[in-house]
Amino acid sequence: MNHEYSLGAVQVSLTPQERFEEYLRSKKMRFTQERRALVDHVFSQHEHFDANTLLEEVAEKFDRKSRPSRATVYRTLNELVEAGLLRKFNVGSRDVYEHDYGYPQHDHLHCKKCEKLIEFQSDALVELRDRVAQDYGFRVTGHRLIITGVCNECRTAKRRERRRHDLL
Amino acid sequence: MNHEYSLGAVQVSLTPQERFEEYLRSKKMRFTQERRALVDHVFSQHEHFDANTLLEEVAEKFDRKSRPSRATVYRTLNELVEAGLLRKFNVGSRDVYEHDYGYPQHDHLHCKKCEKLIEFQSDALVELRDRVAQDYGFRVTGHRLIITGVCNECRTAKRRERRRHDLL
DNA sequence: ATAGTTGCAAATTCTTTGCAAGCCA
DNA sequence: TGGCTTGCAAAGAATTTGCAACTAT
Repeated sequence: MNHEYSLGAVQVSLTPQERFEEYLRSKKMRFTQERRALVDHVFSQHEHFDANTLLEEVAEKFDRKSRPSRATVYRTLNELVEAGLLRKFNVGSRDVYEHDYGYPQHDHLHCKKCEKLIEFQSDALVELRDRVAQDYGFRVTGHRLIITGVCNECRTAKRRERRRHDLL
Repeated sequence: MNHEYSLGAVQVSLTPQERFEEYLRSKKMRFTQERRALVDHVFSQHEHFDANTLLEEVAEKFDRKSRPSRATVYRTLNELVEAGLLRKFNVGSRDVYEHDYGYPQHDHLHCKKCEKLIEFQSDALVELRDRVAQDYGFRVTGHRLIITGVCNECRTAKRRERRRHDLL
């Protein structure tokens, strides 16, 4: 896991691979080559991704013989979520996955121009969430906040463009 | 609109029907019987709903002759979102719709036991959101927060059940 | 050996679309 | 009347599943 983690990491005692193996064992499932290849690949980069992106990456990375099939990719993604290694959420019309195991709780800013997801952390938000929940006698297990809008780069790009237009 | 609105209403000058008519006119589209029937129905109750629920309600409320088709229901839902009358969001695996026009900004608690959605309003959240966005030079257009967990009723139901079990 | 897995293709689920007939401005 | 809409059925997109052939343990 020598990749850029904008929010730092959470101390965990097992690697994702080990953690997945443990999870599989506890469900009497097997740690097959396909599953190993997929956890390895998924945790070799930190970007958010969707099923289709992963399918394409897998198609490129592995040759026809050793490549996990579409069905296996979908089945494994479900297990990784179930195992708590990945989180799945919905942005716009896409279902995207991100690392959960070994990565701190956070939320997202979603730019609707470039589709980029920016992560941020806010303790105040968690406090607010717990306060609201308490008011409603609600037992919290989690939350998801997505702030939508336009990111800094897209704003300045737009501004530059407007300026150029005005000059003509 | 004489239905229970837990968060009160926002002052608007047009009824949803009128607002939709205006929107349609601005796009050179027509206010047909089907569209009228659908806005009327959708704004006659305040519950969150999904496309399928609406389809079933429509099937029950109208007879075969005057009932908008599946295609028209989907097409109209998209227009209602586009027009700003409805908002669509994703909870778990469902896409649900809720009133937007004439209804204040709010967020949700989602009970994963009974699937209920509880609305709440928090100015502090909006402030927090804007502060975070500012830190990132992000221009906010909106947000969506869903707090997941177990609602009060389901918690007490569970507790009652546990107690009964302990007594046996 | 044998219970769990895989790949394939077919099946699902949900939503959109092409087109001929119908309806609104 | 002319153009926008509708309903129908077919097409799509995304994901799941049944099953016979494999493969971990």
